[in-house]
Amino acid sequence: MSGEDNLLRLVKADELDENNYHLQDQVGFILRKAHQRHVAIFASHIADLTPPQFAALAKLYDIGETSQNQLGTLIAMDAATVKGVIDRLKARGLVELSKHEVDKRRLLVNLTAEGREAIERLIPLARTITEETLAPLTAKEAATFLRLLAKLA
Amino acid sequence: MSGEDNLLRLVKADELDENNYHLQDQVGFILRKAHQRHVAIFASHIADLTPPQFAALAKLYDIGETSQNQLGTLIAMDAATVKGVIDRLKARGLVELSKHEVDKRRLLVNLTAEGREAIERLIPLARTITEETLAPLTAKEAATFLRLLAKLA
DNA sequence: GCAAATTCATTCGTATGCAAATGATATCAA
DNA sequence: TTGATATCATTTGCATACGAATGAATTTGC
Repeated sequence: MSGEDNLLRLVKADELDENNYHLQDQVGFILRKAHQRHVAIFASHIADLTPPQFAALAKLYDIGETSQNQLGTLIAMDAATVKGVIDRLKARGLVELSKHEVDKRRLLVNLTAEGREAIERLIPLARTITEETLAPLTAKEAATFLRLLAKLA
Repeated sequence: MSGEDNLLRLVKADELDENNYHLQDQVGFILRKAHQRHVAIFASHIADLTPPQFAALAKLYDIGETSQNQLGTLIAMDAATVKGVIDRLKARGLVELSKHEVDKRRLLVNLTAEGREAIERLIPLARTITEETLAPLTAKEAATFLRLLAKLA
């Protein structure tokens, strides 16, 4: 093959998007942007709590008192991250901490009355946030998307 | 309605998942987990660069020299975030900075020779990362997922 | 029953990510 | 032309996010 033929082949491949790497088509990049958009929508509806903080409260509301570590597992945060989240919720009086009577390694976390009121007040907003996040999709598309996203996560 | 009837109604609603809020079904929570998984896959293949750093290099490789602000727009980072990313790439000699001759507000960013070598070496790995991230899906599912994800992002 | 391995929590360091404030420069409009 | 606006970059503060190291407590394996 001549050099010119080779160049022609490359140009054609470029036109067909076979050779070039396009960041904006990569699943990781789009995933990051979709997540950013969701966080922005969340913040526009719930200004005084972050998504991780909300996740912690919602999970505690769902399952009741649990250890900090177990809570982290349930809301997909490592130990260092969950500690920071719980510290801030504690400082705001939304959760309270106590020592496990039997296993002295464990730090138990539970909602305070104020935390319970907060999460009950916020859950309807969270449903709105989910709706708004999925708004670009039809109901059928949203169902498909959630099914496939769950397989990836 | 009696108290017992009321309780029964609530139990049934719970079974039907109509009344309870399940964090693990919310798009925001699953999106966060999917993103975490992707970042972990990325790190397992490319240990010496983060996804945002890679994005900056890949975009510079694609479009050539541009301003820090413009680069941020293209890779979906705000000004404060892109500054940190570029600072670290500069410290490692992968990009170089210069002042725009005409518009003195602008800071131009470009790949160094080393940066160009790095991104050329890494792009094949990035394709592997994309493949591995999408591995739980069939080819058809992956195509559908990417289409819907792009609509959300 | 005891040493090894595991688990739980904490701390440190590094890297996004964004809001808000600030300063420098450029553009627009009266 | 100049005053109001807008844009570009920086800085600060706060909040995830995670690897690695550490210490305390528990469980396992022999």
